[in-house]
Amino acid sequence: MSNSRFPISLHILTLLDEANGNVVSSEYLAGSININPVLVRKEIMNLRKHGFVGSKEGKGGGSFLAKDAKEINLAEVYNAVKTNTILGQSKNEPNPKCPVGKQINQHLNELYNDAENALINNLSKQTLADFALKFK
Amino acid sequence: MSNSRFPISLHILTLLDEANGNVVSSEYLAGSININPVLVRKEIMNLRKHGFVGSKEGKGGGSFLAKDAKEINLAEVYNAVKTNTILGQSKNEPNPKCPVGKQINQHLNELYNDAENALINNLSKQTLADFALKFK
DNA sequence: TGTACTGTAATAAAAATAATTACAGAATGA
DNA sequence: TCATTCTGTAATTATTTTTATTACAGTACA
Repeated sequence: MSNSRFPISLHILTLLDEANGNVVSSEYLAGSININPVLVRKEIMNLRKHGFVGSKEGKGGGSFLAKDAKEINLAEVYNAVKTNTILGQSKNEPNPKCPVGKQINQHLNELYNDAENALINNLSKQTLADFALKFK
Repeated sequence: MSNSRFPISLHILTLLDEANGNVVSSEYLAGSININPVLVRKEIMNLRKHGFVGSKEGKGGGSFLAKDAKEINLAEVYNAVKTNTILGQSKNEPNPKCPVGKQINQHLNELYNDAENALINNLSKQTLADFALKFK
């Protein structure tokens, strides 16, 4: 994973938690994260799709936590943003004529799933509330 | 991690294990992985630096496993190739004027280290020999 | 001494990521 | 009602990362 979606999402969620139910604009969030507001809004669309946040259009609009921070664990956040496999692309196309190349992707995938489960298991032990507590 | 260094390295090591001590050319390795030979040679330089493989220059040259496959565990391979953090870049520069932005990288790093340890712990349970066995 | 390799640098191409611009539409409130 | 301030979203451009390509010196072999 070499994009910044996980840290960005977690940053957004933390700020929303700090806001204590008040609506926060994408402009403000972008200012704290120091990225483009459009990227924030895209990420919010994704977080919304997963039920973590809600948003309000129009003047005075913005977004807010849609669930209790205790009910959002970091594994769920991870799952909501993950795109690549954890240990690198398996989108390569090894040579099917080679006995190793032919089946390596299958074995890599097993390995990835197993490793990813260990990661997810670890992340699931911490909620957004736990994480946000560090800033208080 | 969105480059392919881990799967490439593991693929190389697996092929070298299959070769049973015989020297294998970067051309052949590249053919099985289906990537450029120069990239293979770079990766081999790295694997060599970490003591996993040896290589021989000149005609009839190539590379070979420098350790018993049972003595190479996948966590070591992971450590040898990792560049990014596991959960995405923390190279961003959040706004230091924001109380959250100011300290989030520190907390993200703790989170990353913890999560990465879980991953490494999982990978360390499997050796190259275990992995290569799947192809036999 | 030609051939087949590695090692390595330099460059170019491709792909992924992020920023920017633009604007329609929603909610607010003066 | 109408200017203002937001979101939602598409389209485009810029930047960064990753990979491929080209080139060639040096090494070992036969």
